[in-house]
Amino acid sequence: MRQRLADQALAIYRERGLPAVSFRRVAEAVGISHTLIYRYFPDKDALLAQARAACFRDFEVFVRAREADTAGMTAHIHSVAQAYIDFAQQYPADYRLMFSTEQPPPDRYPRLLAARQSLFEHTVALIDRYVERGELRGDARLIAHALWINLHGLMMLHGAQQLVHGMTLAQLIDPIIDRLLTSEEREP
Amino acid sequence: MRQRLADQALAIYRERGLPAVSFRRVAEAVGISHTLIYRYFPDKDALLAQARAACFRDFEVFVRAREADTAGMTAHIHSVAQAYIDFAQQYPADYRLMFSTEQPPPDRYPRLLAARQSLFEHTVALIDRYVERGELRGDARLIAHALWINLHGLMMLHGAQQLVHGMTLAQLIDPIIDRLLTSEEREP
DNA sequence: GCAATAAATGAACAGTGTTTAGTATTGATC
DNA sequence: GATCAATACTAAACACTGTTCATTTATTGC
Repeated sequence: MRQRLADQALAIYRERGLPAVSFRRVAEAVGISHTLIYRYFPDKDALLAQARAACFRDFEVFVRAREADTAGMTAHIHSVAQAYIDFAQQYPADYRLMFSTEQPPPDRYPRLLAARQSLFEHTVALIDRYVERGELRGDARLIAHALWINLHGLMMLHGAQQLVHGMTLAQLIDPIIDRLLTSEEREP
Repeated sequence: MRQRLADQALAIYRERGLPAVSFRRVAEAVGISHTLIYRYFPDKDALLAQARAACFRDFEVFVRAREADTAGMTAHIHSVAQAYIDFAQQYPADYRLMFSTEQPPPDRYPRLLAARQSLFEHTVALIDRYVERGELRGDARLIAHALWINLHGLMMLHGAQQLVHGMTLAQLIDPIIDRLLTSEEREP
């Protein structure tokens, strides 16, 4: 039931934006009284946190399904980056919700924290594989950070319509990743 | 008067968060009736857009005041990056508001667009100076993009409390910038 | 002084998150 | 099967929101 409510909240958010996500609308769509939601969530923030967590889980499933881990390190990491970009473009509302700057401190919602962490740790693990094999130098966690930093920063500029014309997101991010993977020195 | 209203809205936002920014509260703080705001702004989004624009102007003043343009290219660009980080940490609310994912399409608010663009163009210009001098290879706009991408992505991960412990933001961003400035090939 | 215009207000509307009191409905025990 | 406690669920109400509109107050131009 918690999940049904969160799913419905996400559906409304996708179609009509954040202001339209109200307890009354969500409850009506699910077929219950709007005050009953308080049996499942302490407040609206908690409902949205659950929706966010669901987004992160979908995000991870999406990335895992698209990563090409049989064509070597470079192709592998590029495919993960491309999956990240594809998700953000295919599900812009989900992406906005996940990375909204107006959410309460995430440590109040362990499920959300866990879902996001799981996605990030997956990235760390896949990079660490190549570090352990000796194909990549540096700290896997730092490299994963750099990757996320660039991907999220790129999507933010893209969302703000501030990117130079005539270049695809892949054309912008690919050389950045290449630089990330080939530079010898990573620590100051 | 428009500015007074926007400033007051920002002040309330800083102290009490977005849900507390209501026409009634802003109007009371300024000393007018809440419906009078509609003489100056068509709706709440417009009021917030004006507040955002003010933030971007403050941001630019802040960065310009702190950039060290006499100590060579590397020091100069690092100082700009540090100013960016310092502003985001000193005025976290302003930063959240400026880069909120829940704002209406920015092209509806030319003043906001201009303020943000002015800040970005300043970054492009300062990089272009070194490109023209031959100290830096590549397209100034692309390099400025890469800089912003990294800075904003860093602050996002920082805000989400997802950064590795024991490292300052400068320790994370400095090597990234160094790589950005020293790599020979920037185009694919 | 007076009409016309602008500035400012108060009441009202539909909608919000949340609280509280109250009603069904279940499930276990006698 | 009847009784009772616990649970699921609801309706009413509260304080608040953005927005609209009719009305009043102030300020001009003559």
